[in-house]
Amino acid sequence: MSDYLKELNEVQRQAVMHLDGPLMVIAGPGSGKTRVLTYRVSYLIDSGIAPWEILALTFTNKAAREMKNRIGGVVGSKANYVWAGTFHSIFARILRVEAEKIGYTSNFTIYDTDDTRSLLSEIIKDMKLDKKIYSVGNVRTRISSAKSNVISPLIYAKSDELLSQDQANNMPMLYKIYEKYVARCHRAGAMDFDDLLYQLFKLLYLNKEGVREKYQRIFRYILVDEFQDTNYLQYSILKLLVKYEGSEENICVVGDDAQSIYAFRGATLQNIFDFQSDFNQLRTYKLEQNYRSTLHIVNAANSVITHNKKQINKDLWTRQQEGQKIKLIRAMTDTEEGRRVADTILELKNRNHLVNTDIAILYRTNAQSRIFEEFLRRSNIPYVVFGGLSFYQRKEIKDMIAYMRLAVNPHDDEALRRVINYPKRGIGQSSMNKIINYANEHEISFWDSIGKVELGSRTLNAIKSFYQIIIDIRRKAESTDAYLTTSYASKRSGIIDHLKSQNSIEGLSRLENVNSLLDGVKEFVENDEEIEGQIQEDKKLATYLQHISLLTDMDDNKKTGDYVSLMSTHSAKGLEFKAVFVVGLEENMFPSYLSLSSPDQIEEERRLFYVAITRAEQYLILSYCNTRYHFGQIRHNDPSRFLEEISEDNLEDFNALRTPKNFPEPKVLGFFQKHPDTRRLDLDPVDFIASPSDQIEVGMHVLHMKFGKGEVKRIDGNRDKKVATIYFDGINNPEKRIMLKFAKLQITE
DNA sequence: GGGGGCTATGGGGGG
DNA sequence: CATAGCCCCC
Repeated sequence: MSDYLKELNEVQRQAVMHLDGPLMVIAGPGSGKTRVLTYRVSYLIDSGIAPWEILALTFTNKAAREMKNRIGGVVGSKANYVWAGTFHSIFARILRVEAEKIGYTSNFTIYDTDDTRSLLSEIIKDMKLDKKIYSVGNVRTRISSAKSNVISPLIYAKSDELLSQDQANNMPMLYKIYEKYVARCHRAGAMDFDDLLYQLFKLLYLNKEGVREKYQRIFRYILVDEFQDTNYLQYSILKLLVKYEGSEENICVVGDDAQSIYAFRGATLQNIFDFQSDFNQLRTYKLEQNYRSTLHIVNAANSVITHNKKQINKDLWTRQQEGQKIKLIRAMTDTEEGRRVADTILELKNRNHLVNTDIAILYRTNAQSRIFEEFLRRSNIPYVVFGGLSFYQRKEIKDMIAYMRLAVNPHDDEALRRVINYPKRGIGQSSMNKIINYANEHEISFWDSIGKVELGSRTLNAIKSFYQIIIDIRRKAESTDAYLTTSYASKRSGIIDHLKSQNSIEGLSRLENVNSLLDGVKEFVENDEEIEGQIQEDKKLATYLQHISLLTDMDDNKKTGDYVSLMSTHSAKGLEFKAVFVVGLEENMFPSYLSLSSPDQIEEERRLFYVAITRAEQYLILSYCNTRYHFGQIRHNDPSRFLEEISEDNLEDFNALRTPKNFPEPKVLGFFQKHPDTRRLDLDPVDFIASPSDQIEVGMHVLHMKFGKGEVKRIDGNRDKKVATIYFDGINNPEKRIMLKFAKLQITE
């Protein structure tokens, strides 16, 4: 027997060595699920199955990366040829190759949530619908959910059930918005996140040129991680790949119904039940031994989850020692909660010799991170917040990427909308509206429309220069690699100059971010970075864009070093820490107030709590407060119902040991508040006589009603378009750019 | 065309 | 409380 098989327990080994036919592994938290998955892939390869015949799907890049690394550890470089990656990235890769078969081209853009929102908002406006009723968020969710259930606009429009639901929600036109949205995405050569699944389904279902059989042949063995989080669409795709005449049905799904926490994006446990009936030859393995957590933690987790009615019977057990009891922090206010969590972290580090990376703070919503950040800073504890704005969501980075997206696919309407007038080149909203209207009338992209729509000569010149910028970047992209193209784009677009000209700290930090983007692209080009298990020979821009559009904040590999991790309970899934704080355990927070009205949603919140506490290996600390600021008001909440579901035997009442009086209020209050520039230099209007603007020249000293005394540093533009750069000392951000045509300035010398 | 300031609105989890 | 959208002024 190979060495790695000896590392497994009996059930794990059976699951790993089950070669042919369908199997389902129900794996409790900490039961060695990843080990089973990776060893199974290794075992398949050792048994003579070619690595490129194996498809292993995960939900996060992190999980995929870990799996690949661990397979690599067992079978070496062969691991690189396994199709291992997220549903989205693997499917995107297939779609690039097969795009023509579903009416796309291989250079299609991936629209992120912001792109989707901005497009929907335009459609809603264009249809003259009330945007309070048709809120972009609701509409987007509805459309996303339709796609996740394999409902095309056509089917949607014919479904009495969906139409009457929309009628009841006062949104009868939703089907029409959906139809327009799909048409607009197609016109722009764009797919949103749901499309990466939906279009792949379409591709396989339509089976043009036998493309379905092609992939059925390629993927002889399929493995799916976190199966409980798949939606109907994902399961439908899996069935198209493995359920066919003469199929060996080599599919292995791994999951845990108790950890299903993504119903809000369409995940359904029905898939687990359907799987059992869809595959007659199915063997099921249950991994119930927990290797991660101490007995107190395992007992607490078991006790909590029994309060759910809907679950597959499973008994999590451990051979680990009792360990420390679970601590409970009861705080009066959210501030006190933050302080005591920070203090407890210091204590854990001192008494139990934990390092920062051993520790995580988990909260229900990302907005809760702020207070903990504040107190960690005061205590000099380094930390990283995951799940906030990712690097690629920063404004300056999105601007850069928009130029590159346009170079790859000029019909990308959302990228064009974003940068046609950034940096400012005089193409304002009214011109843009003309472009949009023309494009919609003729059912062409904005790009095709800008050359045809009638505009004033000045705007036309601006558009010509924009057009040329894109063409130039495009040429560069065709002839060279992603790094040189990006570098060129940063200059040619005018973004670098624009940021430099801002002369502010903010502009400087944006400039730095653009530079880190360039570093990142350089790394991408130079390293033989593995993407989705394959070494990428293609260093072109299009490949790079696809790569980054599917990254999340959890994939930021620059976040290294010794820090405490702060993240939402959702992001924590699949991770483990020696010490875990689950904070904000109050009714209305955790469980969320949005879930209180539905028993099903409460059960999902409970599973989420179950996920949270099972992240802990040795120390679990739960905390809540009586009052907190929420939605700008002080609110009182009762302690979370989930706390009562833990047996007292596993709990240590932390409150008895620590009373608030040991923690005097810090003296520096409001230290982290921003200091807005509230000063105003209003002059007495009587003394002020504006000089004619055509008399103003470089070097003159002038007076401004609001900004006070200033010196004219520069004048750009001609005639009506003259813009003066004036340095007003005595105010924050002293450099102002003022349009002379409108400015009221008095020449003083 | 651009920017500042005011008002209204919504407020969860993620690829 | 944060942000988006709007209006008004320059």
